[in-house]
Amino acid sequence: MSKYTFRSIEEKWQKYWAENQTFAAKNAVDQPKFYVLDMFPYPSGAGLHVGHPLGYIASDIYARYKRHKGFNVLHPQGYDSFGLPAEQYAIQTGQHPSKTTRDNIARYREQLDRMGFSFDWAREVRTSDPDYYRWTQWIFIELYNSWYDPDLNQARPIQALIEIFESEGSAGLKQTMDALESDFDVAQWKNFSDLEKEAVLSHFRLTYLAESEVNWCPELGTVLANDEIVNGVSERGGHPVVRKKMKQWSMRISAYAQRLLDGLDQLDWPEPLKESQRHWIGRSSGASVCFDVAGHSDQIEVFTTRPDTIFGVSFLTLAPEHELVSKITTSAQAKAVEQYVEATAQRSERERMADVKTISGVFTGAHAIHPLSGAEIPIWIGDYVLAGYGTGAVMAVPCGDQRDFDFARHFDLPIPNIFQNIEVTQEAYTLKEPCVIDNSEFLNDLNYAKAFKAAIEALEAKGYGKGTVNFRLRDAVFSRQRYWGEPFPVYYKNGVPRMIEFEHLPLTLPEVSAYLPTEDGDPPLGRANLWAWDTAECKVVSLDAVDHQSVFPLELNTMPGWAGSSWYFFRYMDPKNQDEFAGKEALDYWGNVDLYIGGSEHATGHLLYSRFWVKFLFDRGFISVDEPFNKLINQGMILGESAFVQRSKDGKTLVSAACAKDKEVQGVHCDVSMVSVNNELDLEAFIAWRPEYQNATIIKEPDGSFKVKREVEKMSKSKFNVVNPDDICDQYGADTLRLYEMFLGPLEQSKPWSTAGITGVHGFLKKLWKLYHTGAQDGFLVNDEAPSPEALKVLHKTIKKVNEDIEQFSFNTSVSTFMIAVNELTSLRASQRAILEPLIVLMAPYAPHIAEELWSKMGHNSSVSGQPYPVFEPKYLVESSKTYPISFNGKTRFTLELSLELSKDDIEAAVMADARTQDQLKGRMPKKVIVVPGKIVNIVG
RNA sequence: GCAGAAGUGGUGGAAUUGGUAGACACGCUGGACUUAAAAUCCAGUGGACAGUAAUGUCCGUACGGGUUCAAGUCCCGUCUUCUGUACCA
Repeated sequence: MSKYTFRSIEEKWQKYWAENQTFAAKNAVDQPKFYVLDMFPYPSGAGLHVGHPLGYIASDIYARYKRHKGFNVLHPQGYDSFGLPAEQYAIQTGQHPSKTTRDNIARYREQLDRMGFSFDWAREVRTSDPDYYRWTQWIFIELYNSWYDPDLNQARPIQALIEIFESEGSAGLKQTMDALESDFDVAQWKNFSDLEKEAVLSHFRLTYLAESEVNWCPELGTVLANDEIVNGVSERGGHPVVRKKMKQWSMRISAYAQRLLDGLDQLDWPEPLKESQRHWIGRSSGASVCFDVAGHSDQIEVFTTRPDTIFGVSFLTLAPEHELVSKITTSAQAKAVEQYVEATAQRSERERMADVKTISGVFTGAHAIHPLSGAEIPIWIGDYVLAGYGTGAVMAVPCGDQRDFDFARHFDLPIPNIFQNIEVTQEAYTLKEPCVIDNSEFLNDLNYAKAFKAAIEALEAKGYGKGTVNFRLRDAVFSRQRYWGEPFPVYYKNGVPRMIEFEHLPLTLPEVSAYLPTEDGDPPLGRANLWAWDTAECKVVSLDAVDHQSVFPLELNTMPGWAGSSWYFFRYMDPKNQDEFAGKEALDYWGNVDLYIGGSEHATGHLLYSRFWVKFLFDRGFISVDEPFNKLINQGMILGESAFVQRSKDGKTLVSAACAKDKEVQGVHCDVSMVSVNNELDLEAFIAWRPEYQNATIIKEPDGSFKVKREVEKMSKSKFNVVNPDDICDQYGADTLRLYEMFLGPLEQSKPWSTAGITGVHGFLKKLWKLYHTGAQDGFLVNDEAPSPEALKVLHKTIKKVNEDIEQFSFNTSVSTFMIAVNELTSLRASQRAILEPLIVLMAPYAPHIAEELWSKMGHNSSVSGQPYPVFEPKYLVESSKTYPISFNGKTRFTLELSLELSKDDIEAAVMADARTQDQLKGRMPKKVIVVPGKIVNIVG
């Protein structure tokens, strides 16, 4: 009997696929397209562990399935090879990031190839490749040369805005939050200097240079975007983050807030993911209200979602960073205010968040005038007001907002009640309904909705406010004080940023003497010998040449990691194009990604930025789709099962897990490779690895074994619980790995990796192999006889189920379906071509190597890939009769064999005619007979 | 605090979307083959009770109620666990 030699089979077919370009996608053919994409990996130094391929296997199954279904499938892969970790790794190992990145990619590729993925490698992209980032730089320039027209609700060339200024000035423009300080007319515009004009335009450009409060991470030596900060510390490394004012490039994603929100409704994405984007965009409607400051010409603008409570305002609170703080503070309060502002500035974001319960603040001494009642109300400063949200100032309504209430209580400020019949002495009443307004002049006796409207109308009439919509979404900081990223195609002429003409791109990364940024944020590119732009020669020259008339300094920052990943899915469509980021024909043919698989951790980063860039490229007519990813699936994370050796506190005793119950012990990570499936530790190996336990006392189980404690954690090198897919491929083969990862459970669910059940899946493949070799000595026995009805039934049952499973992405159940099919066909001794050939095609997406081998043994000399998917024929499943359970009052009494051809009434009649029914009824008349055809008959007596 | 998802044997997980709960696999038990082990194959495996047995009856999908001839599935309440998010005015 021929043996299932998976190693040679897998090697053979991987080679075959590579040589024959089996999975090359064709551009613009007369065939329906399907684009299946994985979130491309970050080639880290650690290589892949078994968790990484989960999504790749799922997408590969789907891609292969779609090929069988007659689609022209684009299923590419590449590398997100710019960014912080690659650089950190380079700093640690003292090598050039381009070298470590290349090495890491080579390792990744080797691992990926072993798993038999059907990627079209001819289309590979790398974000750190100059041929690629040339186009990232191009998009940056296009963004710079565009503005968002709120009238047309789309991005347009900046030239159109300049023409408006030249012909009618600024007065006619609808403004957003980032308004101009004052309007200007045509004559004024013409008199502006270049610097002044640029200052005006920078309020409109979709990427702009601005002095802004940023999240500065001293440890990493760079600024971070909001989505790169988790719980007040950096996502990478967990370092503290402080706020700092710096001149930075920003992306005006806020211009797209409403469209990014609206677009979500059309997408087939998991609801939790959409929710988290909605929350991140954070639309809230309310009113902006202006308060005059007594004795000053300045106004304080606040945003509120509760204009209906405007008569409940008893003070204003400004964020400590608010620009008017120093201006309006009275001399008597100056010292206290200064101290308070200083103290808050020194606290890191994390401290501020950790300590939300402590109420702090200080009085400015100034007063504001209530726009409707005319009352004087004190202006306070408090750090519960965030500079980054709304206007950085709030109108405090202590009776209607708990934070305002707490602040008022703490500083003994008045808490006027404006709600009828509601007690607000203990806590604020924060509900909108049910409540009726009181003590509020013309708002009295109105409910929330009516008062909301009336208050806004009154404010608008007086010119002190208007109804507005506020978004939480901030513009994204786009500069990083880092080396390993895309250089900005920007030089500075008299302090004004200028774009390098496109034909001179890419602007490639220069060599530098050290990659590490300085702690106060001087970027590594400042160390480059050659980093100035010669506008005459159109090339990079030495900074020493800056005196020369045509030479100007280049931007020293680089772009963030998400720059390259925001558009890579388009480059796969036409990766070699030198004239465009992708050709129009390719873009129109492939459209957008039909199926995108990746982790949910990118909800507010990559997945939001990509949508922003795609909408921009759409507005400017470069592409014809305005959303990048139609359907998205978040694969769950595969967790590691860490192993802990229990030891006494002093480290002198090692205790086996089951004996450690009532002893005081602590767990020490040990490498999972030293632990067997039943949790038994290879003590010798452990002590060789950790010699400090050489002389430790060892307490074993009564049976002499030493057991470890297991715990589920994230898979990571530092937890010694990493399982390498290479090892699984060596031991069981890639097909087993693929099937097993799918078999583990639903794709979207997180689950721990356990090798325990893998033998079941491996055994199944052996059985499958055997099925095709029945009877013959060494050979393959497949005959051309007519298949039995039973075998046909098994086949078509399987076709139907597997088809349904794939379409619903429940790959785990189709693996079970295959197991059942093979078991049944084995016991039927089915060896007919008409059964076994379709079965191969059915299995090919899941276990492609063994499928190819069996397919070729069938006598075919082409790949099984793309062979027509077997068609389900219902006639093979039709049974001549079915056994119905007959139940009385819901309890099954007996079963009855009935023909399927019978109608509902016929079944009922047949049941009633049966002697056993009559016996059960004992002469009574049934109240009701319920018949569900094909399922059940219930008689209610 | 808010939002979302989930809770089924010893374990991972099925259940045609309201129709015979526990498919399939792991593990475990017993058996076959073997000097032995591994591998392989066969049988059993939710619980309780009755029976020599085939089998039968009852209880069972976190907990408490409800709708229905019929509920793991739908509705109400409670508890628990994950996963986001958090002074958002």
